[in-house]
Amino acid sequence: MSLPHPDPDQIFLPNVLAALGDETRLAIIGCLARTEAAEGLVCGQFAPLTSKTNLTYHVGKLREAGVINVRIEGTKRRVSLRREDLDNRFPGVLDSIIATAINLPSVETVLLDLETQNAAT
Amino acid sequence: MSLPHPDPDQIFLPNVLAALGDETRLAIIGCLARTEAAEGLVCGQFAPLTSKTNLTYHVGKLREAGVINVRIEGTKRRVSLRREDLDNRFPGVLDSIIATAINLPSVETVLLDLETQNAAT
DNA sequence: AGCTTAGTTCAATAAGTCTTGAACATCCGC
DNA sequence: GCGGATGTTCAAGACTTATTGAACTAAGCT
Repeated sequence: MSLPHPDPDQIFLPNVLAALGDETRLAIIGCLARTEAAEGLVCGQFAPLTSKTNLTYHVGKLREAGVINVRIEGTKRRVSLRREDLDNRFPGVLDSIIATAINLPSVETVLLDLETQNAAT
Repeated sequence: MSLPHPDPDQIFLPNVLAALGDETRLAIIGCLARTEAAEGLVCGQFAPLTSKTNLTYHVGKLREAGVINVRIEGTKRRVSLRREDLDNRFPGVLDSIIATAINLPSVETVLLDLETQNAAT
């Protein structure tokens, strides 16, 4: 039981760029980039961005393009950036995009939500 | 008589990435990146990539996203990369993408065609 | 076992993308 | 001014994308 991910050599630039050429998905990777002290995030944490159904869709797109890794953890899905794979294949691309993505307003919203949850714990 | 281009501060990352998330358009910017000794190329030179009509479409997309500049020269349209504008706004993004784009097979085809034309001159 | 939490699947819909051919406009050289 | 070269516009078609709600599965708690 694990989700299909492209091998590193099956990650193609047009697909990666198309996957990142969307506000919602750019926000997702912005969030991931700003929290990668811990091992990624769980889909639910992106809730402020859009509906649950739609998140499944966008996370699927990113996974199929090879931008993120999704690991099943019980009922949850732990999402992390495929930094190494991407940087090997397209050096600098992800990093330079992240530099902008981490400053998106929607990313702030998600991160504020995370802090609120942490405070409540 | 000149075509509409977005101001530098109206160039947005999702639009740029969406514009570059396509084989044909990635090939176009690959060609531009490999010939920017002279001042850009003319639409007709991209002919090996696809039909004339379709080129108008793709060049329009790149222009509207702020990736290229299109200057009218008589009946021709001279196309060039907006390197400076893009690099100011999203440092490293264009360069890192170009590094891959210049090696696309379709770019080779276009460049071989250019040499043949030059030889015939 | 029953309830809750987390996410998926499905079908539908609205909107956008890519591609094409036919007809058109515009400039340039002769 | 005519003819060729360069590109545009338009309408149509096939396809893809983004979004949604309802119904579902699967794991974890108590």
